[in-house]
Amino acid sequence: MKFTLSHKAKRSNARTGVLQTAHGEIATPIFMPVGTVGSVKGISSETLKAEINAQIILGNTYHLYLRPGIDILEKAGGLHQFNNWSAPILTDSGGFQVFSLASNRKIKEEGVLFRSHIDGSKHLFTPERVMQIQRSIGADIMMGFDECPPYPAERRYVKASTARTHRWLDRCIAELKNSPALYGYEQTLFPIVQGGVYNDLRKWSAEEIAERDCQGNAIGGVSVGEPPELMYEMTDIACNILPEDKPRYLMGVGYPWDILESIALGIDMFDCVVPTRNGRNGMLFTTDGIINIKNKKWAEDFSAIDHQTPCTSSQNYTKAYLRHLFMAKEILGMQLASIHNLCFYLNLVKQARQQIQSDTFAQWKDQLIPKMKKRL
RNA sequence: GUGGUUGUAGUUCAGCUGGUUAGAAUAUCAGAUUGUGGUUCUGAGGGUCGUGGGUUCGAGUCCCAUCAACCACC
Repeated sequence: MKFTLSHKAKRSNARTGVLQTAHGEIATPIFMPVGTVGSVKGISSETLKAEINAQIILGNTYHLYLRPGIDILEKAGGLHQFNNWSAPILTDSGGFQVFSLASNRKIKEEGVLFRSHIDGSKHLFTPERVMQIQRSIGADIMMGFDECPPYPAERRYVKASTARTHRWLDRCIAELKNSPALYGYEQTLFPIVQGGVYNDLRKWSAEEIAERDCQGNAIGGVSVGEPPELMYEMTDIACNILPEDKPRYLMGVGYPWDILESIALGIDMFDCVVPTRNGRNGMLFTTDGIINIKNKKWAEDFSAIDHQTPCTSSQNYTKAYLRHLFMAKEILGMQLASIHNLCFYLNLVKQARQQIQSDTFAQWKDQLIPKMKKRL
């Protein structure tokens, strides 16, 4: 994997770059659609590529391990073959599930004992096992196995948890060296900065992570319920320490304005369930603001979903029709809303790249954000 | 025409031998959602109990009439 910075903004830490992987190049900053179980819910790989112009998607180690299972993924020849996605894939390690499935797991030094949310069976996830699973999945970018502490959490707990995440990282790195790539192409490990919302712990974690000198770095443990200002503050601390010549990935973020603000802090990669999950529930992001398509006011609005988002779903279907689909609970409604939101996100980061290149990013961002936050 | 059954929220229905402010589901309206267990979660509005009389301290509930729908028989 190779990362090349192409332009640095003058009035912020924003930058553009190109990330080269075994499955193709990614222009950064980039947003990565989330396909937890190997599918971006409701959207085919063809649509993701041709209409949405997605360059890389996510999978989830924990979810794919439980279903369909590692043996099937290996027999398929890896996730790229299995789900017909030939561009890059990044897999989350399952660390977030330590947080989101908190009632179903027990954390130990060795690893995390999960109870399957599907059938209640017990599974021990160790750093080593998580690396092996991500090898089997065939992810281009594999995430280190971490613990994502909740918010709020006591300093003492976050400190111990973060130290354990660092120890787990060393085990991930060692395991990666010992295990060959199954499918003949390079797979890269990204470690994850933790530290909760404590400035000194964040700084310490970022320094620890930077020292490991991996090919890219991630910031985790944010967007777990903390106020946005704290999220930006933690992101800023980490960005100032993580090496400039390596891609920085802010995990689980965010709303469109979060993405622009974080780009300004020096983030290159994002993933978030918001465009798809909220889209399935009728929330649309547009250039003019936020639409709840289920609201009655759209019933007779025969204008396009969003003229300014350059995708056929946004331009060829009306708000009134989309509302009808939602009220009738038609599958197509969730699909169109998801496609539109992802197009909006991918177009947003594309515009951000252009604005950075032309040194107009900061003012563009500041005038766009209030517009995007408005509720229509 | 005769006999019977049923009329309660937009809809489908609960509501005991009469007893505080008539409930549920669903629909409607509106919020929420940040490394996805989820077509999810939260909240709000919505009723002259078919209509009109009567009995009673008190009627969705009992009585009479009437209207409507359905069923059976002429």
